[in-house]
Amino acid sequence: MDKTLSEDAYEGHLNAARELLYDYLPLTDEQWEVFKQGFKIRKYRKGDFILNEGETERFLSIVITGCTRHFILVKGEEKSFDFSFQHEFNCSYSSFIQQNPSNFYIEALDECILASLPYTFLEQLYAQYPESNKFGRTAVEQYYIWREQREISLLTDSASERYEKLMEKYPVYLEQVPLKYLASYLNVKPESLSRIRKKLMK
Amino acid sequence: MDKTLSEDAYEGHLNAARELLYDYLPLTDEQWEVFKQGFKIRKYRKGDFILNEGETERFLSIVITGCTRHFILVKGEEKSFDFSFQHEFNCSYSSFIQQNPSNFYIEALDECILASLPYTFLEQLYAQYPESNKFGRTAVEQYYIWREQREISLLTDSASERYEKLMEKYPVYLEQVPLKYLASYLNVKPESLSRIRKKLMK
DNA sequence: GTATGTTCTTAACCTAGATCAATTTTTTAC
DNA sequence: GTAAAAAATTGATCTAGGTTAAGAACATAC
Repeated sequence: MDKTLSEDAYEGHLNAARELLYDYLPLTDEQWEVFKQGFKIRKYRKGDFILNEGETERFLSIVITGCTRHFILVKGEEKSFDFSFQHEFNCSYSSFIQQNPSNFYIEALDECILASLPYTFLEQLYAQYPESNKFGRTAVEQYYIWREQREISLLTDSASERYEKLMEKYPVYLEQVPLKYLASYLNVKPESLSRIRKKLMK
Repeated sequence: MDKTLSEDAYEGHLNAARELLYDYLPLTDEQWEVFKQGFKIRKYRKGDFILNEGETERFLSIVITGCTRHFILVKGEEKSFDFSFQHEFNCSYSSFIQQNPSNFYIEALDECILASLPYTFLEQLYAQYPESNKFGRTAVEQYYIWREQREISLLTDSASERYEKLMEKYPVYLEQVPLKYLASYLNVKPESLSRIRKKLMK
């Protein structure tokens, strides 16, 4: 346990994690007591790398506070393709699933506290309680749906439409993510995003 | 059972299905005898719609023969975003997962035979044998990885690079999919794909 | 506070791929 | 087989967004 956290804050963080998990895996109090032993609380400072390219993702985490950026480095250029905000999952899924080196980086965009479930813990859980595979299944199902919608948006919307829809549905992106990363997420250059924003102000 | 299929052909199709399933869910002969009762064999002719927009996907299918095209209709334009070939899964996943109306169409590009597992069958299977959630989990995990790679390619490669990589890694696309659908899959117009192909021939 | 380095914006120009239109090739229907 | 329809190609032109370069607005460090 991280000694920089008070006992109370620590419990609070775990309770937040339990709440997020609830949709995937409702647990009785007794079950939770066992389950929460699995969590590792991890703290990062702004700009820290939570995961590097080439590293294997060992944790399926829940963002307790802060937010993270997921990006890939291709031909010398960073492409941000995902962010995780408070009370969302954070994970380099394909690396985690396959337990092979990640193609992606994950960076803390702010001071970040993560509640992390180690792969080995989940592995044991699946083996010991087969019904807990349902947790893994529904979690990745939800993430799958997210990716599919994003792909459709990249295929069918103009940059300007993507920006407008994001503003409307998830304004938290605007509040927490620097524009240069947001531009990358929308698959345009910062200069273009700037022009899009200017046009929309009129 | 489809009476247009001989008893032998029918068994052959199911064995092919078993083989594909094996990676996700290895079954003993006895287990398989139970499991295969769940399959429904469905036949389609070229151009038939296997699933319409607005319909809920009731089946997780395996393509025994033929191939299918998955597309979305946006602003009057078809966008092909996936194909299923022989011995691959075929499903409108997000509709299947959520059991809500599909945003997509699935069309038979050829004469098609599918071995289909009804949602209700899988539901019962998960309930009765909790460990079978592992099947659902790993299947959607594999599909997730596929979608992620495609997204990265859409973000980082030029149309020409996408075409070249597809040619190299999955030439079956070239052999089985009309160029106009392939163009859409690569996110360019047929005219542009034509020019890309011409350039590469030199 | 001021200095230094980022981030964001603006403007001028450029390019990959879209659009429009016409022609050739292939497929389908009879 | 032949006619009609659909798919693929080619050329001319257009445009959303990229590139380059400069300045303005914020941050961060001291």
